[in-house]
Amino acid sequence: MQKLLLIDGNSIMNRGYFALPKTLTAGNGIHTNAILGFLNIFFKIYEEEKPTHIAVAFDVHAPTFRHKMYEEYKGTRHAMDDELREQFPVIKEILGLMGITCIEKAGYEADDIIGTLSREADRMGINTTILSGDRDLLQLATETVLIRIPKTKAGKTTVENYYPEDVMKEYGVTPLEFIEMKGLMGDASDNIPGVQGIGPKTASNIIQTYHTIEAALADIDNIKPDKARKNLDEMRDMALFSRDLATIKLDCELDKGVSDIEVSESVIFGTDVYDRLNELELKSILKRFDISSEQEEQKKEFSFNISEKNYSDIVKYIVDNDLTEIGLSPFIVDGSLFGGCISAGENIFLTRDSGLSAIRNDIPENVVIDMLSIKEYIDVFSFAEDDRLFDISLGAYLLDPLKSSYSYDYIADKYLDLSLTEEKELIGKKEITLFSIDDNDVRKVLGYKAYVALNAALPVKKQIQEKGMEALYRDIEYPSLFVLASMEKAGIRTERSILTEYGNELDTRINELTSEIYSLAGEEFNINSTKQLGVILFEKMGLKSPKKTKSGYSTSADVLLKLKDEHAIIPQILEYRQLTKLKSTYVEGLIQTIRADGRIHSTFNQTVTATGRLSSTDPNLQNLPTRTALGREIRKAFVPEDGFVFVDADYSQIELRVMASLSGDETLIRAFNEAKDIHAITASQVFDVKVDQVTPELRRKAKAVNFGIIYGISSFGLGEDLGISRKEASGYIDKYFETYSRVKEYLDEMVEDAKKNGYVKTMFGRIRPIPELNSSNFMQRSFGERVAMNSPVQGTAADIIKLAMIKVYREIKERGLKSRLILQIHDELLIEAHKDETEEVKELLARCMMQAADLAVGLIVDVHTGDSLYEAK
DNA sequence: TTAAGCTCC
DNA sequence: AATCTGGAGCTTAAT
Repeated sequence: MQKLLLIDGNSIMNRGYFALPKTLTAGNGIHTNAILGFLNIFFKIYEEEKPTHIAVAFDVHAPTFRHKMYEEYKGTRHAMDDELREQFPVIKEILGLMGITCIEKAGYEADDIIGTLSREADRMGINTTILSGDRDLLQLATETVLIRIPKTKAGKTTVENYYPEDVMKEYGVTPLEFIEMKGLMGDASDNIPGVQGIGPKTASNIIQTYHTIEAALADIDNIKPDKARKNLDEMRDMALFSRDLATIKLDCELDKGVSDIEVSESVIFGTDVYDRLNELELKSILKRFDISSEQEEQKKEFSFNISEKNYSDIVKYIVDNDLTEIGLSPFIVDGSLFGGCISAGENIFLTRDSGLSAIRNDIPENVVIDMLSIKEYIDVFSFAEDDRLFDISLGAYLLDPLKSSYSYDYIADKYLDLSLTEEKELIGKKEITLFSIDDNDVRKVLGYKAYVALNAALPVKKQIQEKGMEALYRDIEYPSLFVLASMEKAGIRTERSILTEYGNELDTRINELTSEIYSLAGEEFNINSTKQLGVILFEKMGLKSPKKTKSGYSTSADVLLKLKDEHAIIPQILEYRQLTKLKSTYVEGLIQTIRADGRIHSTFNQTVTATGRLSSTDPNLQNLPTRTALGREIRKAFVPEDGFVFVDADYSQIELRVMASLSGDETLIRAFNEAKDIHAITASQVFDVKVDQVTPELRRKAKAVNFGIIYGISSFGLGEDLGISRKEASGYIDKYFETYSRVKEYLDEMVEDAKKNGYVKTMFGRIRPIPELNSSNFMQRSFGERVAMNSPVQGTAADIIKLAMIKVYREIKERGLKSRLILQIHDELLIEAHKDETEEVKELLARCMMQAADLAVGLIVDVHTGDSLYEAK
């Protein structure tokens, strides 16, 4: 079947030009971003539709004369960038090579050419797809003409499709009425003036009622609102003229017709096209060509012999050969060790002797043991901090913290260029047990692990040194591992009865809410289902949905909050959400994780975050509710052991203090050194009032700005946050940067650095790569810039608290105290302190935290004690 | 498994 | 032309 594709060349090139970075150039310096953008969307649509006929229409940029009134507005059209203009001849050349017709004609716009061809195709019984970034073309939609408009959303290109019914759905008017609407509302980007004071909403209302401008004018006295009526009445000619401007011609005289623009797949994907794209270095497009000459590089296959040996003979071998380094891969089942593989020089030995657990004592002290994820094995090997160990996973994390796992496969691939058939593929679901060790495939996997542990250690250590992260590894990351292991082992006592009792109270209220919501909605539905809830709220109950998600209406809390006065059901839903969250995540979730010792032992992950922070899982104890009174109740279930008390300490504004210090901004530093309330003093400086004149409202705004600055916020985001206009928010940010000008410079420097190096660093040398800065996607790149501003601050704060934890841990150990560190929540540490040691621990904890780092501003710590987590904050 | 929503710093 | 606050984890519904 024949099928026509018509492309609005200017609009698609334009879109590519703005969406992709200008840094995209071919070797000879010519910009290629618009070309790349054009071709990407072209091939996407081509693959989807497989059109038999294609034409690309371009505007002619010579002066065009359409109407004398037009001349008056033409002046506002801005000149095209040179970097974009130079790409037009090239794309036309490429299209020529592809055998695709480009059409441009003086006196006609691309729209007119497209309109004309689409109608010709219709007469020929051929279906048409029109590809454009411009909504003007929606007027061309018919049952046989589909308008497709590419959109970039969340970094992904999606295409919106419009048949007449879709236009109707979105604008409430038919495609032809869409022209009438344009006549009223105008279109700034197309220099169509329209009628002042009539926007999309009013225009849509009027046209939905009258269908044409003439009909509206005939009943002018009944047009609402007043302003629209008055302006429309005074600007009748302008409305009609604007409509003419907006009307796409369907009767252009063209040199070519539909039958002249047939294409051939083999020409589109021809070798000369390939060669030209190759010259332009548009590699990503070449992948679509079968011609691709690149060969998959082959990884070395790994094979070796593994021998089983008595544990004592392995130890003897290490000693006799004066080895200084071995790789160790333990076999653990149900938490206990039953053997392991050791790579010793060229050899790999397997032993099933659990005596291996004493290996640190059995081999000479100077022999370094290389392992992955040491924290998981501390107990079975009774490792101590000063044992000679090297943790390859931690090293690999420091070198590239963005990876999702630091497993053997990842390490082997990255540091040894070695790829064993994936573990899963090789041994499938076979468990590594005492018995399965005799299976050859299992042995191969085990040997491979020990091999990787030994052989990856060298390159990892070397790279850590090269990147200046030796001290970071030695003084922060490695010691942290032992602190975390001890925290995990200690756990936190949790009273099941308090949780269940609390859960019952929640249930009572949840049941009430459920029936109230059903009754307000007039039917029963699953309140937890956003999809069902969306239908109920926005279709059945007719509330206006202010925001949409990919798959429907947004029902998030911030959306519902805006609607809370619209209907009584909204506050009920919000409360329902809060309560069910508490019940399922915090009551039921936590109860399941209480171990036989009555304590919850969370896992503190050290290689998860991009910035160096810790994370907590199974369960996450770093997000226990604290904001609302009801949620905070959960914390009553966390209590110290009998005879103990909680001592909790948190840093005051650590990230802002870090930013003050890193930027060296004297005003901000002085603010911290002089004032207790940084948000108030910021308000006073930014809004230019005396400190004692700062209203709670001003303080709130300053606080939002303070946080926003750290996160790399935009005026839009801040405006949203504070419920003010973008312009106003932008004013606050400007004032902030005027007040703290070094902060502005510092943040700019970080973005510059990141662009230059591809990463940013914390005060202690921790690296955060930012690959997004090279993305072809605007949104991704903007994200990269925000990350560049935030990561050094967040990461330095993370480094500091790790240093504090290490100090605290060591000092408790040195003094032989019974107290122990049990939780870290980013800027907060919790110690379960023996009652006899309370005062000592309070002093110790505060001091270690304050002295963890030497900043240009003091580190302030607030200490609390209590008989539950609830009381200790 | 993913998306949406909520919890925390 | 399109977007708009950094870093996490857990639960539910829907696919």
